[in-house]
Amino acid sequence: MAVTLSDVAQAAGVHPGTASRALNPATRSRVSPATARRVLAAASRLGYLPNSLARGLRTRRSYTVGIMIPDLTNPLFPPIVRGVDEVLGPAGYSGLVANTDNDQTREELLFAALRSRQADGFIVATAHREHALLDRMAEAEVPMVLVNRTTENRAIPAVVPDEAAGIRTVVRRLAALGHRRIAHLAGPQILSTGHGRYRAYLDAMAGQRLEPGPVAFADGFTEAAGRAAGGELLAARPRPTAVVAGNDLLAIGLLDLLQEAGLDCPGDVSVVGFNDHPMLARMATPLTTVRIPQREIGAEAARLLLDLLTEPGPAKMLLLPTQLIERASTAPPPAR
Amino acid sequence: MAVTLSDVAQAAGVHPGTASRALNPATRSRVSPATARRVLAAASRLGYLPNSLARGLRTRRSYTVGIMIPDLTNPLFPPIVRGVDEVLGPAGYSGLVANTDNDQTREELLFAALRSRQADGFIVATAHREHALLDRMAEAEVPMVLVNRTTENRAIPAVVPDEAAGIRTVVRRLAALGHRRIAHLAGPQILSTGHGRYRAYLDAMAGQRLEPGPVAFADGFTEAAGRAAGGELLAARPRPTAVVAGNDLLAIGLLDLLQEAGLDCPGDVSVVGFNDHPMLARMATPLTTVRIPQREIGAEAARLLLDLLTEPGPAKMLLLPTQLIERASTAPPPAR
DNA sequence: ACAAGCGATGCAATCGATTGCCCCGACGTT
DNA sequence: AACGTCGGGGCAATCGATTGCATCGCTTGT
Repeated sequence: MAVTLSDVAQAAGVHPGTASRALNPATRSRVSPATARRVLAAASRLGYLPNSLARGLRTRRSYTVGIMIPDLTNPLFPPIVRGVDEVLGPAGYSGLVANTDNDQTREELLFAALRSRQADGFIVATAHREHALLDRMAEAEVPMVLVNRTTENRAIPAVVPDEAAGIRTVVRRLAALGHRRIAHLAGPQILSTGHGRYRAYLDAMAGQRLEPGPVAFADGFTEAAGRAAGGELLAARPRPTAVVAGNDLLAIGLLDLLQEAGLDCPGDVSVVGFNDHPMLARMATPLTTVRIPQREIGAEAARLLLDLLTEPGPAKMLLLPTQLIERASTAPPPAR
Repeated sequence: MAVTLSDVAQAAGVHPGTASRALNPATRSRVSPATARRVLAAASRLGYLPNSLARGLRTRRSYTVGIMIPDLTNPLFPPIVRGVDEVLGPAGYSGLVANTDNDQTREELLFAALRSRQADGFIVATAHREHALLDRMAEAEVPMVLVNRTTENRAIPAVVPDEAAGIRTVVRRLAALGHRRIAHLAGPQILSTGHGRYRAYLDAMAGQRLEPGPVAFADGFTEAAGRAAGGELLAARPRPTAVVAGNDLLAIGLLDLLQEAGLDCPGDVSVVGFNDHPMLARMATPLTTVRIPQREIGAEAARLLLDLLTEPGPAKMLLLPTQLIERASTAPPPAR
């Protein structure tokens, strides 16, 4: 049915081994230019496509990498995946996307499936700060790079946004607008993102010589969790005049709460998100947020992984710059 | 390094062939229960993971399917991909996602890469009404299923939303609200979605005994295209009191235009989208739209493909029901 | 003119799992 | 007691590409 290397070799009148060398640019110098030309011509005439399975079996390289994410329908991830793909593709690799749904059992299963498929390495967006599976993988020297989130285990390379800088910019800006009571609606502390932004908030407040305002901890990066935890912030007296949220969805949950309480954003309370979710610009109150370079995060992670696959090196950690996007949800505090 | 079948066989004291049969549920009956137990035990003790490349090479099945989409960062596609994955995963298949960026050359390249990886079949979301590549693939009897869009070539199975029914519901609803001059902001006519919705609009207007209002054709399913083509509709006299857009992004482009022209939606003009883009509910003017069952489209397509892989059959076409989601962008026409 | 050297190519093993074929031994039948 | 049957399992070929090693013939140096 399909055209094989032997077919090409036969058509060119050479041995399959010779055809193989002629077809591979790296070994092409080992055959005479005339032969190479004949083989190449035969290959394109027959429409030869190498069988990656056979090649992978022999070379112990599948040219496949596993991409572990919580959920593809979360708009945070598609741009990251595309960034990965943009770098991997031209290098001859394909990415296999696996959705864990934040389920540990599922993650183990998917990981096993990808190992079975001989994935050469992994891009992982599902890290928790403590992550037994990832520790084991690191121990086994499985090539991988974390994206967006890290673990406490610094032996694993990672590419993440510079959250500290992002939050610092936000707090500085709010302070410049005149805010003094700046609260934090924190994300889950088991994630580096939730924890890192919380720490960054504390540092940034200290940097502005401001008393850290009330802090509430949401148990997920969702609107519902934002609503659930946000009430605590609005109930504080004196009420904070600004809230730095752990991400956009938490901020949106808080916005709902504000509306229900008859409070105006930004008139009564300024709100800032994180990530720059695509819907933000078109919302009723366009949300001020911190944009992270999703595509670049994916692309850089892929580059790091390719390096790792070529020659194992020490674990690097890359911090990518963020950008404050000011929209309509921030303004000076109300006059008292 | 890795545990192979031979290792397992040796540990269980049997021949690799026997171990293979014991491990495969379909052939397990060919070995004695006692042997099967020993092999299974050895396999799990050693943490054996079959090498899919080796298996695929021998069985001529990679258990991989290619998923061709225009762009993963378009929110229309992630839910479809997940739907595909939900069905494919449990069946032992993995999906390889390829982004064509609507580039024909790129599509050919990606398709070749996937063939080289021995993909067993394809889920294709990039169809044009006339599509030479897909015709060739159909000719070559490559197993595939189209999603969301179809070609004119009915020899290719497809799973698409029931656009005719969706548009009919919209037009009927607008008519019930009292609209008579209902315009259509049509999408690209080279796509089945653009063309199908346009035809459906004409039919639905006829069904309501209404004169088809002005129609403008956008050259892409984007905000910019909506802005570019929408002006024509608003310039028509008498001005239409409602516009059925080919999709949500076209509708949003039109909304921008309305605002710039000092017209109110829904006060002066009602607007309806299509697809139920996730940002819609939270927009300044929440958009009325037709929701399509994205996940189900993906899931059904995957089921169809699995059937096709088991035994090639005739090309089926599946129409999935849509749902009208009424929000704030539709209201009775202004009194004149 | 001959040996050493080298470039070009052929040969065959190999990667790991699957599977058609054959063999062996136990059991049942007459 | 002899023979047929059948379940269980070993053997080896096979999938298609890669690659270390062998080989062959020609060039080059002396």
